[in-house]
Amino acid sequence: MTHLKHPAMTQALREAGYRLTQPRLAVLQVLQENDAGLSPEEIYRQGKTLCPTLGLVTVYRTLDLLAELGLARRVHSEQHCHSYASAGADRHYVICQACRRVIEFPCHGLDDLIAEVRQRTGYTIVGHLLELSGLCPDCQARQEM
Amino acid sequence: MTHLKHPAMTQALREAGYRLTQPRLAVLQVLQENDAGLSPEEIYRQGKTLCPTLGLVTVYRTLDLLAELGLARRVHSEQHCHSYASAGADRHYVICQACRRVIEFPCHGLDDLIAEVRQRTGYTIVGHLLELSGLCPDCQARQEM
DNA sequence: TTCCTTATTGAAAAAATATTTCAATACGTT
DNA sequence: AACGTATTGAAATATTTTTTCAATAAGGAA
Repeated sequence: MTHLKHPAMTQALREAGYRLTQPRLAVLQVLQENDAGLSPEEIYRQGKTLCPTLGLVTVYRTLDLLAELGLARRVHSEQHCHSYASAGADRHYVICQACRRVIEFPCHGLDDLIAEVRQRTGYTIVGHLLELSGLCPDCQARQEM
Repeated sequence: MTHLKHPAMTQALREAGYRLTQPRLAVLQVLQENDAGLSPEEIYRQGKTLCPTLGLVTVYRTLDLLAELGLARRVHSEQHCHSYASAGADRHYVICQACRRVIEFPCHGLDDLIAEVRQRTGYTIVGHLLELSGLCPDCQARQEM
């Protein structure tokens, strides 16, 4: 763990009164280095290269903590339910109901909707996940046979 | 299981070459009677009142099958990862990162975006899940203290 | 209807995933 | 450098999901 690329995050941890430990730094760094949502298991595996003593239990605990502080957020990928991503990592994808193929798409046009929700509910919105589901071209063709 | 309220679904099962069994009918009916996403466990519990011999294993298998046929879809509720809902049940909610409180909101303005995605990807879109995450008013206030 | 074939089922066992407990450790303050 | 305490990892436990397999029941044929 030579270079910290997340000074803002580490500071937020400190300011909330938590200690800045090697395991926590490792988890933070792994999240930062990955765009996609990662399962606790994957984070554990990658994290061990940064902090060899890291335990899976600590990964679970740290993810809970980071999510509570808004530094990470839970992402519901199709394979792994308890996946996490660095905060602010929005995701938009279509998943085929039949073959599970996933395609990401650029997302615009959500801003108005988000503004409206903020107004109606009073929530501050910091991230989103938009999962569309349907049938991919291949499976459409297959169904018509 | 006196009244079948899902003739279209049962027919789709038959047409795909699957048998129309009591356990499958029970799962279908439970899904139809509930708007929210249900965990396999809950479906199992409710399904037993319709088909007393129903087993949890069969619930898992049936959900897989229905999802593959597009008759049900997986819904990623925060508490239960493997939740399922009747097909076409869209969901829109904001979840507070700190206290996990969930509020649903009516969703409009997604149609344009969906049309664009259909055009770009060729996918037929039949449902969606939009999860916004942020901080609820209470937790915002608490953080400012 | 009754018989037959075979997909489907439920129970048990196994595997995978998540949580709790607790003594040992390491963070940050003094 | 030494101390108090939050944090850790390992083991044990609990929960959730998948696999295996003999018994059952769905649906076509007679």
